[in-house]
Amino acid sequence: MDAVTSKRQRIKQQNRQFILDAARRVFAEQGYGAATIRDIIRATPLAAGTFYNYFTSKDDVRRALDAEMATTLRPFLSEGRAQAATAEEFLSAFFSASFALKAGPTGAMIDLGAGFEDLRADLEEAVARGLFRPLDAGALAAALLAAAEEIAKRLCAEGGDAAKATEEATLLFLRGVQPPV
Amino acid sequence: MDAVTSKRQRIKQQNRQFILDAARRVFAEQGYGAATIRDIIRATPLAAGTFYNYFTSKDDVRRALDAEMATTLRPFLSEGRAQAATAEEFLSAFFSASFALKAGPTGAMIDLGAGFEDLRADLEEAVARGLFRPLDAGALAAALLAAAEEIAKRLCAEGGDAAKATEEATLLFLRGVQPPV
Amino acid sequence: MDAVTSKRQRIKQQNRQFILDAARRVFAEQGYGAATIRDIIRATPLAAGTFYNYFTSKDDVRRALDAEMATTLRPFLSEGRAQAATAEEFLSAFFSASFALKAGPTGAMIDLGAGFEDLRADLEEAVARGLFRPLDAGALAAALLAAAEEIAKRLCAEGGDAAKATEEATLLFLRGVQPPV
Amino acid sequence: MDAVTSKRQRIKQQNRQFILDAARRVFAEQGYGAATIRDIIRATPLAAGTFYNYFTSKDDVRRALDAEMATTLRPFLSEGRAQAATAEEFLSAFFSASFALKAGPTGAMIDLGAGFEDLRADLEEAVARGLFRPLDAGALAAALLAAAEEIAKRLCAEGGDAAKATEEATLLFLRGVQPPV
DNA sequence: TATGAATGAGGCTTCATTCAT
DNA sequence: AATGAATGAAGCCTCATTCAT
Repeated sequence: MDAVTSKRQRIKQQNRQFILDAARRVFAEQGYGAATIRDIIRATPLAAGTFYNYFTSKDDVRRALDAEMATTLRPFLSEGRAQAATAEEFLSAFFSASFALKAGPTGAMIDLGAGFEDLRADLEEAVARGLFRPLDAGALAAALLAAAEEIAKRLCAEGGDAAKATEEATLLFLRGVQPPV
Repeated sequence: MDAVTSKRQRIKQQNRQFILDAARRVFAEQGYGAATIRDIIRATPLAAGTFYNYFTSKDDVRRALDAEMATTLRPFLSEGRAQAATAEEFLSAFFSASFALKAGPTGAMIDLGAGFEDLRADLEEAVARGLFRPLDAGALAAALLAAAEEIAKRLCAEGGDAAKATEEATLLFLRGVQPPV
Repeated sequence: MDAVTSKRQRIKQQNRQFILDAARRVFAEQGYGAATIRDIIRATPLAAGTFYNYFTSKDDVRRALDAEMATTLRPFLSEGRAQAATAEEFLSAFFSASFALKAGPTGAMIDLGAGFEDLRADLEEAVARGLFRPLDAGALAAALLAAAEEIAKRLCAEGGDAAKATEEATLLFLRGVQPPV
Repeated sequence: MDAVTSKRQRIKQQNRQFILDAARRVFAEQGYGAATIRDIIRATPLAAGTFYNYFTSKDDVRRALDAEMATTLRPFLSEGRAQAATAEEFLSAFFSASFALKAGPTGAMIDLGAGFEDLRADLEEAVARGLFRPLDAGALAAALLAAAEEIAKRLCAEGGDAAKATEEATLLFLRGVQPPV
């Protein structure tokens, strides 16, 4: 009754995950504001009241989703950046990981913005290491994430080539738009 | 009889505008998804039923708002770009206008993304004119708009200097992040 | 549209009364605590949501009922007491009016306790006029009301004679229980 | 095996008491109608389902509480009355015991009315013994209990002196309100 | 026997929409 | 055309009760 993480514990964990998964889908489809708790439980095999055994509100679910994403995705996202020896490697790692995530089956519900703080910290360090010229790490992080999100959206919608998009985006932020002199 | 008619016309126009203004505010405050028609009419001196004399649904209001924005804002946004003689002027005009818009009292509800097509067309022309190196105008437009939106959000939240932000953003997209060799 | 207290006003008044009447019945049958707003509207020809056009909560209805009772019943209850020339007349008027009220069709939902302050004031004046020996008007008012309520309940349940009960109750409070010496 | 059985018995008894005590508190605080079974078990260290091992409904608990009160309180309440040699002693004993009960920590949930039958029987006997003049013992019992309940409520609310209140109430029912001739 | 999660009925409230005035 | 009350569907949440563990 202990060694096996008692059946009840397993079911609880599973139900919680049912709700989180359903919420991710619902939030992605309808947007957080328009989504209702009922929408979430309807996307679940559970009964209405069961929701409240796990979460207290729509916002509570969102917080749990954010936490889950942080735990699951952050390592993956920041992976390549730590070892980057050049700005190009850094940017390439960032866009590559971002596009990969958004291309996955649950990509639509992943908000890259959740990785803002990590990215900003990595950028600051990269600036300190001399990889980037000195600039506002916060603003750059915001710009990078927003650009990645939008370009990824275009990729998904129009079915482009992720590798090529990574390359172009990297180049854009590496050297800008100016024609070579 | 003509005077009366035109007076009625004026009142109709005014009521319609009441609703649009209220909707802008409400959408900005609560987000489109979470906003309700009741919220909108509550932010209006009008009665509940009157809403349906002008619009058929929340979405209908949004469409009207979008159209209004297109009419009002597009000229303002694309203004500086047509005459830009350099990439720097182009970018500077874009960010400057974007930040100005988002800094206004109704900035929160302005979706810069509505100007996507205009921007992309302008970018394509700019590429054709040789101002920019050849690149995917669509992806660049997406990146620019998303970055502008995010940086503007940061500006509003933290109360930075729009001129400086314009300069930095321009530089970022003009030359990228790489340290000078 | 004005001379006739427009039809809408009449309907509003009627609906409000529907709710108040239903609430009186429901509170009387189930007790205030156990009663639900749904019980009230179910005892009404109105739709669920309509309740909230008139009241904001169960408690709000109760307050309205209290106010209504005060307006309607107080004059009736305090009527005979003002002119009472003797303690006997005072008590007789009190019990007679109380039993009459509780015997009526809506008697079960009338809380005599709502007349506490009136009765206490009348008692104080009666004491001042020398009708009663000096005593704590508040305690006496409480005792009289409680006794009237209970005796009335017995009357209704067992179908006794109100006149006789009035006489006995009057005598009880007039001379007490002691056997004549 | 006997020791174990008795231990189980003790625990069962204790859990039952947990529920009864909690119910008393909850009924006192919220009123019987508004109280829920959940409220009761929440005021208990027990789990939800355990309630149904001991009682079948809220009403079942109330019946048990009533029975408990009868067993515990009746002797205390009727104590002084049997030996009363005069009407004054009888009344004084009644009010004194009543006020003492209602002043206790659980006074609010004690319904003196539960002692109605005892009191009526005692009154009938007292009438037979000539302590009281002949009167309707039922009506008098109702009046006394109601008055005691109300005066006790006033005592608790306003923090009066129980001894003095007993004296006054006794005098009220002993000789009535009439001024001495 | 105790536990506590699951269930779905049902209470509370707000909503979009209609329609008589 | 404007009003604002009525409607009932539907969202939110808690409840009584069951039942596998």
